[in-house]
Amino acid sequence: MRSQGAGGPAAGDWVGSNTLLCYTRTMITESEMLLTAADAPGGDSTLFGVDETPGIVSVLATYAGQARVWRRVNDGSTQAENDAFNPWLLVPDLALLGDLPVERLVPSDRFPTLPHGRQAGYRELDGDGHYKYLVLARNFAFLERAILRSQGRDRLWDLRDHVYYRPPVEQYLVQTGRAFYKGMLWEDVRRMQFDLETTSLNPLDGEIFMISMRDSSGWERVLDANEHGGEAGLIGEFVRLVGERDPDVLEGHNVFDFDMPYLVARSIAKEVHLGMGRDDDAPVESRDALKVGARNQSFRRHSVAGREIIDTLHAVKRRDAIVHDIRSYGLKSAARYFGLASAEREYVEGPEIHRTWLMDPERVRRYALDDVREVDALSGLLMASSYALASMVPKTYERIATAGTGQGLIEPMLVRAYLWAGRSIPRAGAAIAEEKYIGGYTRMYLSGILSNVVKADVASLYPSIMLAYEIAPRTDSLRVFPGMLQKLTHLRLEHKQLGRAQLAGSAERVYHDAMQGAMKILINSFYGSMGASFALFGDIAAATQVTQRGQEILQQMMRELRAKGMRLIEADTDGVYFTVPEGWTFEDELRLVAEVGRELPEGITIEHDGRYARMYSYQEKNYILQGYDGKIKMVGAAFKSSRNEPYGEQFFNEALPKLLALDFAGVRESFEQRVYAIRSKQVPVEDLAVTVFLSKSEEAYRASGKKEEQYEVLLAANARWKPGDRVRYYHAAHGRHGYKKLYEPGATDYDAEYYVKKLRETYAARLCRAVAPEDLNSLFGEMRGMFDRDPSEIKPVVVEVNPPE
DNA sequence: CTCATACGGGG
DNA sequence: GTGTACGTATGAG
Repeated sequence: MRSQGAGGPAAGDWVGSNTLLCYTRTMITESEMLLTAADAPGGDSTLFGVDETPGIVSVLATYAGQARVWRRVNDGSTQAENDAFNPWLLVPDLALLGDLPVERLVPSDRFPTLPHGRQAGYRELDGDGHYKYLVLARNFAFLERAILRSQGRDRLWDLRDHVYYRPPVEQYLVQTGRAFYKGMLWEDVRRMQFDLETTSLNPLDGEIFMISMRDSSGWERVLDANEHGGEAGLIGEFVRLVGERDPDVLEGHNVFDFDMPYLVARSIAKEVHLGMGRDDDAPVESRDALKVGARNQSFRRHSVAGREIIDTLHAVKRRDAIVHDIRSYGLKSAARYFGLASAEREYVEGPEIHRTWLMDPERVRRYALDDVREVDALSGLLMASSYALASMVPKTYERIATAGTGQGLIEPMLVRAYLWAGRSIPRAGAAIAEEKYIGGYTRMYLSGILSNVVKADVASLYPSIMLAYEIAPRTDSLRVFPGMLQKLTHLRLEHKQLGRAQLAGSAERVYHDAMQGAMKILINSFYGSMGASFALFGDIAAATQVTQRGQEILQQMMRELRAKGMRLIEADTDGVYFTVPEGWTFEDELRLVAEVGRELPEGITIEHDGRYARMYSYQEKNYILQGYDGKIKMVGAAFKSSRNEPYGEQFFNEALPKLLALDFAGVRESFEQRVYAIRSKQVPVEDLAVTVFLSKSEEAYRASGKKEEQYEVLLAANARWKPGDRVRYYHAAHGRHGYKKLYEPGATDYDAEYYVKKLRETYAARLCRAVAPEDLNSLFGEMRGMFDRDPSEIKPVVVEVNPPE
């Protein structure tokens, strides 16, 4: 472990691990206090918290004010320390506490603490924010009970405009000013990847027969049930190795929805203690929400004491919310997408894994090991910025990995800064005006196939506007918002430079890259925290001011581009795709972008963000790009059907390069070949069948009185099932309409016409914007009529779908 | 046409 | 956050 930054107080600087942290710093004046919180020169306490205790790798805290902190210490071991803190909450009025005796606490420059022997106390906060009182107690339950009793309510949630509080771990981190991973490089964090191989997807009728494990030190192991006296011994050995390798982080792909629940279910069935935690405790399940872009997905989190659990599936989904071109979130396809799959990677189809193990266990061992290696690689690529965020935001690493940006990251940091400055905090929605919220500007101008395409965008559009025009929530009385934004922008540049000076792949380079990535995330999060009506520092008017400026800047950029003869294809919030004249070089494009940039307001910079040989513009936010290296990128949901039968995807892969090369005869040929392959039954039924999840039991389904395809298929086949099973079936030919039939390997009685129709109407139809409607029949028609052009003579069309204003 | 329902990912 | 998403596909009526 290396130490970064100047030596602040280390663990030894505070006394008593069972009392509250008592620093021996001298008092400073009120004005210096504001400086400390909002503008600390060099100290950056608003970004990192005031406490620099190094090596924290996990924290557990309870509403009863007990914290358990796991720290990496100098000899490389990990120590658990018990700590006590005072759970706290914020209220606008002490009357909410009813008859609970609370004592006024002496003001100090630190987060207040309860004097010895007191049950509850408060500190009055400065300024005219809504939450004027910070109330502390030995036990959160004292406060909760007193408030609910005086207000006649059942849940604190019902009083959310009157009581503000955070989960216990965050209360602890805010109160102590601590954060994770101080002084630790990414490589100092011990990450363990694991993956189960099971006989079925459902732990009720399946077993674990293999577990692959590896950790960030390069250690690797594959456990086989046969070598450990069966499943119980296998799980036992897994648990033993987790304890022995003692990782800080457990990682897996879809761990929360597969590996963890499966392990829990099997360990219960086999009566094995699943002591995966650092206190030998079993995983605990809770409901949580994964933030993906602006949306929430609910999931069942599993947690163990002393270790963080990370799901790389979540990380991949969150990345796709930014890039929109990840075809599938599965481990194998994500690894290929990011270029992380090795050439020697072993592949085994899911349903084949168990059978393969029986005949060729070595192959499954290789496969399982490749899985955890890919999880490690994905984590290295996608999680390092969250690790760096964890050293700034008062939250656990595993929660940062699923948190949103505004309320998830910025709000806890602002609350920490305000409370440490003794400042009152606004209420959610305090600055929400009646006016309508305006979003970013999006418009598609041209559809069809275009050549010589360039994407230019404004670098950090919204944060640049906030800095250039000094826009912040009006409720931010401490001006922490612009202060943090400025500091982050500055520090990010510094980390970028420091990183570039390091050897590629070195631990220091990874560290600086992670820091700059984390800072980029924070910088881009400030806008979001203003735009949310339910965020403490939300200010719709300020957010609207930002987007309005953003629209103006984008419009100005587009005017300049058009004035220079460029054709606009599509604009989205902070960037625009356009065509440049045939024969232009990269340098010509850079020059153009620089020229346009000079016309834009001070503080706004535009960047060349990509160049493409061809673009097929289909719908707003849905397009296909082909690089000068021939590589194809499909962006948007329109090219990603949820029931992607393999044959449709294969058609896309074959026909799209031809389409972009304007080889319409080739497109026709691909289509005809695929139609022929379907009709002559050369397409294997695996490529046509769908697999459907069964959630209802046979009784529940019969009782529902409704008809659902997947259950009807099973009933017709006289098959039994349980909730959690999957059924695979296809559309079989029978009379005029055909019917759904249970999948059998090698079946050829599928309804060819059904699949031909689908190929035409759901896959081929996505290519329609490339040609005139009257040419569609010669591309994908059943037979060419006498008026239809020969496909080789089709001319591509570009349609102006919106006039540029 | 509209309405209802299910998918994603893991073996 | 107790905000079970979202956009898409399919079949029934």
